[in-house]
Formats: sequence, C-alpha cells, structure tokens
Amino acid sequence: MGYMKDEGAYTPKIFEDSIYKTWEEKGYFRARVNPEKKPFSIVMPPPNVTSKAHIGHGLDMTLQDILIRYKRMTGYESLWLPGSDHAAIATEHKIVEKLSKEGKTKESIGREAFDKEAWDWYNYYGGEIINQFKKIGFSADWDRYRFTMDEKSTNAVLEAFIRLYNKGYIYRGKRETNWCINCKSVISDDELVYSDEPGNMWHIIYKFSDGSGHITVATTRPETLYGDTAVAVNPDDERYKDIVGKKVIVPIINREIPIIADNYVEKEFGTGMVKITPAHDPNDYEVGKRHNLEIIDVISKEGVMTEKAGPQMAGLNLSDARNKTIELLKEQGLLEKVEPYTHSVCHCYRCGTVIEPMVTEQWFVKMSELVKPAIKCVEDGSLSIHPKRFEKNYFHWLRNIKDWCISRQLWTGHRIPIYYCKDCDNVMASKIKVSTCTKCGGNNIEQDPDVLDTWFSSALWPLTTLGWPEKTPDLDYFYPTTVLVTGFDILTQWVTKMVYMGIEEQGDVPFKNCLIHGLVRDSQGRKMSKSLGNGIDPLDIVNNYGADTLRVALVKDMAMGMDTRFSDSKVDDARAFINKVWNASKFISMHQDGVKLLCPKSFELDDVQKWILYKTYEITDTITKNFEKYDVGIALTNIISFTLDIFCDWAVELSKPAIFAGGDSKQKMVSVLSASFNQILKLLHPFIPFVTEFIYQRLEFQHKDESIMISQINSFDKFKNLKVDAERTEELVNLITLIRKFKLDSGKKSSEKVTLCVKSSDFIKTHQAIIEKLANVLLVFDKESKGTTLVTTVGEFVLEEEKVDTITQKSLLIKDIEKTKFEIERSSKMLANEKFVAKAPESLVASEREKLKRNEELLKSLEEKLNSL
RNA sequence: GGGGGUUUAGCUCAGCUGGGAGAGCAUCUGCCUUACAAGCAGGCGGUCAUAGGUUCGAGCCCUAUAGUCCCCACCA
Repeated sequence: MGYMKDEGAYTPKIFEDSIYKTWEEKGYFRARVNPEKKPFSIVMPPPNVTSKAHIGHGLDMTLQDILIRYKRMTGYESLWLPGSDHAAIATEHKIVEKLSKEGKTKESIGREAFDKEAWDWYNYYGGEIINQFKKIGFSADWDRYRFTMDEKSTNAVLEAFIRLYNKGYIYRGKRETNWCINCKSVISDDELVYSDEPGNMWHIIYKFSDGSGHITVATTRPETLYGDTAVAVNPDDERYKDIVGKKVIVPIINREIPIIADNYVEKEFGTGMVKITPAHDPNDYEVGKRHNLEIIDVISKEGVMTEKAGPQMAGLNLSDARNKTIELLKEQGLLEKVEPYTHSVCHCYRCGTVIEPMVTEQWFVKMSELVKPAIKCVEDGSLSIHPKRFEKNYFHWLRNIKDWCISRQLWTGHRIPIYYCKDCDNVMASKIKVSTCTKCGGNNIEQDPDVLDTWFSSALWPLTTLGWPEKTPDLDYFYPTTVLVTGFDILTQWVTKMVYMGIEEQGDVPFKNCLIHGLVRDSQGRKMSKSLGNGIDPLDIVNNYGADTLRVALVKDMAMGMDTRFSDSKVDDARAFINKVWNASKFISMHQDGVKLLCPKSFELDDVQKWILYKTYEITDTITKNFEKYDVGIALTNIISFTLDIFCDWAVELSKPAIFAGGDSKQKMVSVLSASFNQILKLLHPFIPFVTEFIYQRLEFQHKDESIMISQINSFDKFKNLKVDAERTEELVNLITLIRKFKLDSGKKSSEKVTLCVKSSDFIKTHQAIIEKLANVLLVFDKESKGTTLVTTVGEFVLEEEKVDTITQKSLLIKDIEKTKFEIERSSKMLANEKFVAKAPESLVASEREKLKRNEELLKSLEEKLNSL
C-alpha cells in the first residue's frame, strides 16, 4: 500500500471528476422513503435556470451539502431536493432581446411561439448551472430535479391559485401599483430599488379661481400636474385654515380643483401645500381615496402622456413632457422658483428603469389571514430561525405586510387560470382551458392575459417538489423538511411566502428550521458586482485549486448570519490545510505498509494512545454539538484545528518512536493512528468530500465501507473514559514545549542535540524516547552535573556543560519565578474571597486549589535553585 | 423616520449557559528533523469602541454614547 509515497503533493484535478462520477453511478445521492431511518431533508433554493453559478451559490449550496453529507453519515435518510426557477422577468428580457435582434417582437410571433422560445431558452441553459454544482461536489438527489415550469409544478401552481381563489384569498382590483414602462409590467413593492438622485423642486403657482390671488405648491414632478385633482394642506396649519374649501386652477390645462385638508401633509415640508395626483403617486392615491377624488391618469403604460394631459402634452414622452411643461409655466409666469433637490427615486430591480406609480387592475393575495399562522409558528417554536435574531426581521415583515400583487403583464411564467366570458362577464377559475361559459353557455371565452409572479411558484416550492397536491409517500415522509438554508436578503422575500403557503395548503410549516447566512464579499468587504468587476467565479477556484479548497475557503471562519469575505489568502490557507491532510495521509499510508491493523480495544493502550483516542472522542463530541446548533463554520474550524494542532503536530510526532521501533509497538501505534485518522476523514468529509474520499479509498481501516460518503460517523464514546489517563500525555506535551523553549533560551539551536541530566522518575523514563526525539535532546539519568537548569514540576533538567552560564540561568529563573508568583497571587486572591469559594462551582474552586498547590511547589524549587547560584 | 447588526492583535475574523483573551495571515528568530519548505520549532503583538450598572467574577448580561454596515418606510 505504499503507492502514495511517490504521488507528491495534493493535486485535486486528478481525482475530483472521477470520484464524483462514481458517487453518481453508485446512486449515493439518492434518497428514498425509508421508515427505518429518520428523514433529514433540504429543499434547494432553486437558482435561475438561465444563470451561472456565482460565489453566493457557492456558499449557500456548500452549507447545504455539508449538512446533507453530515446527516447522511449520522444515520439519517438524507434528501437534498434540487431544482431551478424560471425567473420570468429575467428570461422574458433575454428572449425579447433575442427576438429584437431577429427583427421580431413578442407580439409579432404570438403567445404560442413565444412559449416555445422560452422553452428553448430553458433547455439551452437548463443543465449548465447544475453541471457547475456537480463540479463543486454537491450531493443533491439529481434524479428528483425539478423546474418551476415543469408539468407537475405548473399543476401545483394552478391548483394552489384556484384553492386560494375559491377561499376568497385571491381577488382582482384596481390599485396604485409600480409600473415599469420598460418591462411593461407591474412589479411588486419588494422588487423596487431606491436610490437618491439629484433633481429639482419646482415651485408652481396655482391661482384661486375667484381671482383672489394664488398659492404655491412644490413638486419634483411637474409633468404630473395634469392629473392633479386637489391641493392638500394640513388641517392644523394655521396659515391655510381659511383657504380650505376654496378652488384653484391647475395651470396650463386650466382645470378647477379644490383645496382639501389631510393629515398626510406635513406643515414644515416645502410650502406646506401638496398637489394631489391620485393616479401617479401612492400617497396621493390614498389621499384621493379618503376624499373621493377623481383619478385622472395622464401617463400611459408605455410611458407617454395621455390625451387627458391635454392636447399640448398628449403623446410626449415623460422627459419631453416635463421640459414642455416647465417652458409653458415660465411663459405664463407661473413658475415661482426652482431649487436643486435630491430625492429618492425607485427603479425596477430588473432593468433599472424609473418606476411609474400607476393605477392598474391586478390580482392580489389577501394577506391578513394567511399571515397569522406564519407568525405563530415562529412564536411557538415549530419553526426556528437560526440565528435567532433574524426572527425580528421575520416578524416585522409579516406584521406590516400588504396584500401581495401576484399578476405580471408578462408572457413568461404561469398564466393566470382565470377565464372571462365576454358575453355575460362570468369569471371562471379553472386548471384546464375553458371554452364554454358555465353560466350562459357562450363560447366567447378569454383567458386572463397575465402571468403569475415568479415568487408565487417559489412560495410553493417545498410542496411542489415533494409531489403536492398529490398525497405522495415523499410528502408524507419528508414534509415538513428539516431545514431551509438561505441568505438574509431573501428571508422576507421568499421564506415568509413559503411558510404561509405551506401552512395554508398542507397544514404544516414547510421546514422546521431556517438557517440564515450572510453575503460573500470581496477581500475589501465590498459586495461583488458586475459593475465593480470584483466577482469571483467559483468554477475558476475549482479548476485552479479544487472544489474542496473552494468549500473550505467559503465556510471557514464564517459565523452564521454574518457576511464573510472571500480572498486569495483564504484560498491559499484552505489549500494549505488540505495539503496537510494529504501529507498526513501519506505518513499513515507509508506505515500501514505490511501492518495488520488491530482494534484499539483489543490491546493494552499506552498513555499516548489513550490520549489520541480520547482527543478523537472529544473532537467528535464537539463537532456533533456544533452541527446540532447548525454552527457549520465553527465545526469546520474545530476539525481543522484538531487536525493540525492535535493530530499532525502531536499525535503523529508522539507516535514516531513507537512506529520506528517496529514490530508489535508499531502495529499497535499504527492501529491507533489509523482509527483516529479514519475518524478525522469522516468528520472532514462533509466539508472536503473529494480528497477525503480519495484518501479513504487508499488507506486501510479496521472497518471500511465502499465509500466514505456512505460510511457512518460513530461517536467514539467508548474512549470517553480515558480522560484521566490522557492528562498524563498533556503533561508530556507541556514538558516537551518547555524543553524546546529552554534550549532556545539557553542559546542552543533547535537542531543541536544537547544532553540534559535529570533525576530518574517513572514519568520521564516511560517517555524517554519521545522526549528525546521531539525535543531533540539526549537524557542522562542521575548524573551530577552543573549547568543551566530548567526547573519543572516533573523534575530539573540540567544542560550538561563545563561551566554554568550564570547570567542566562538567573534571568531564566527570575522570569519563571515572576510568572509563578503571578499565578500564585491570582489563585490565592480568588481563594481568599469567601464569596468566590461559596458561590463558584465546586470543580472550579478545586482546580484553583490544585493549581495553587502545584505552583507553590514549583516556586519553592525555583527559588532554591536561584539561591544556590 | 422606524428596526437590526457590528466594534476583540498590524490585517481578516472566531470566542459555547458569564469562570484565566484565541486562530489564520503578516512580522521576528532558528531549522530542509526519514508525512509535509504549500513545511517544522519558538517569539513579538490586545484597557475586547467609550462611560456607567448587575455579579464573588463581564469580551459575553443591562443602560447610555460614538463609529460603521444593513433592512424597512419614504420625503410632495
């Protein structure tokens, strides 16, 4: 088995692809309904079908894969359910773009041909991101791959719509909505992006209709004045008390409108007077409703002025309309002043176009009732959000929720299953195409032209992927799923929607836990964005350094819910770590050569072996606890530092004398090291699946499965009781460190083998070989010698020299004495405090007493030594 | 305007139900010691943002202040 000796350094390229292929062929990713095991399930947040994997997917999916793999190895039936999303607006944009290059429009080819285009698009891109995910090692059950537009999903979406419609939760209504004149669709409040932009505040004169003077109103959008139906003041505003109820004339179109009083107006802002344009401002719309004002829409859905704006404006685009309006106002002397003013403008999240508030007819989901159980399930703990603080965001969102606008004026997506009879105005909801009116029997039927918001299907995702609305065994076994992993940015956007839909349609939460992580930022802490060009392609990292390196670089040092930075140095760090594991495996492999492994329980263990096994138990326990808390990043840090600081730095080094001795002692030591390393590989596997599998296949273990992926992590608690014995090795480790430092302090090179004289003792004799090798010294027992001396709790070590270096010796002793005195003082102070002794835990007091005693003894020896000089 | 996060070594960040301040990188000093120079051994470096409070004991809990970041609402 010595074939790894010559394989050199860690080179993931050689094995990652073929390992993944084997896993897939063996069907290890597949989950099935298995009553023998407890289910653990995660529904993958579906990436856009047309997108490429970015570093954010990298983190999100890696976290999920880590959980899935860990649970698979700890006795659960582990299902990771993958899929992708049709991302209506994004896809529609791209198709329209493509058509326009071909000189076509969607209208020119018609709805049916457009659907075909969309499907071509999905199919063209469909596999791409999934293949990328496979490169990163994700162990999703690809056989269950689903798409939000596939037949089953579509059926589920229509089913849910109709159920909600029939229960009265879905209604159609005219509302002030956010209109994107580029997408030619309404977008929801959640899809707005605000940005502060410089503009002007125009102060416009409105004359009283009775000729008794004028008022001045300030506006940032003069072109909307044609839609004004009132001017409002605050009812408590003393300045304007007398004019409420009077009429003013809207400039240019010379329409008469009333002055009204409404609390919405702030006295201090601007002139304290607001022109009210219900058709094109959400607040004005509300004011208009309260005062029964007429709604005059002066901007069309195409973004041009309508005829209602008057003959001079009709047909102009918005910026021309504004310029023309200003010009006319100036001519008529109705523009009092202009001042620069920065205000926040909302844009379409997709195309960046400025949003026009507009009254349109849309479909809505009524939220007031749906939201109640969604709030309750987090309050009562049937759904836990990790970290807990994100509950606040969750509650705040749901408690302030508005009805959800679910219709989009697009062609991409699920078409709303509502049919209108043109003859009798009957409205019918149906999954299948309606051709005859259920009321009048007429055949003049039209389907609603709109499609559903993409989030509507996303909201149902945990249900649809498990087969809902059918009562499938999957749904029965895996629902509610165990945990949903996602970034905090879509906690409110998506998570809340799944929760209330899941409860409404299936009577239970869609997932019992929700794990929230942060954003991946660049090395300077900036968001990664196309415009900055600071994005990192995860596949580049995979190609250059391996998938395992990418995964570690993403997850290490990451605290859940916090943003994390990604940088070259993290990649280097990750790679260095994996290389270390690789080298450790070479060491083990080399010494396994010709050795028949024994079960560590089958022979008498020495101190070092007990320590190795106990420490392995301890790390297993720590990792288990952190996984239970979903502290994945901390679990990784734990296992990394165990591998480096405990296993590589000490276990391997401590084992060398026994191994080099050969024979029986080698056999036992290699058996113990192998058992421990096997456990390390398993604990590491969820994080670095490829390299652990590669190594696992090539090493010998007492119990070895076909693949590490399907092996089980045992608790190792059969070694839990070795704690006390293991402490002797801790002492040994401390001693070696002291001697190493002593050598350097005494002016010796670490490479120089020096002779130390020491009084013989069981402890030192037992570990002589180890001390000599690891500290690079030669121990001579019970020989009188003068020389610089190291005083320790296990004896004095004298550097054999002809002459004592008194200055060095003294300074060393004084340093040690000071340190020890400080320790003694600390312990004494604590123990002198009656309240501490009375109130602190007993074990803590006891260990403090123990320390005090030990240090007092050490101090005595140190002082004796000093006095003797 | 409302809400939340964050502030710990030069840098990036961990830190468990409160019980002696941690890691990596950087830096300094030795060393190619038969797994590993992508390495090993050792060192330097911190008033845990500030001010109070609770406690025998506070990086951790409470209050206030400041810097910084985010979310929500939205300014005519």
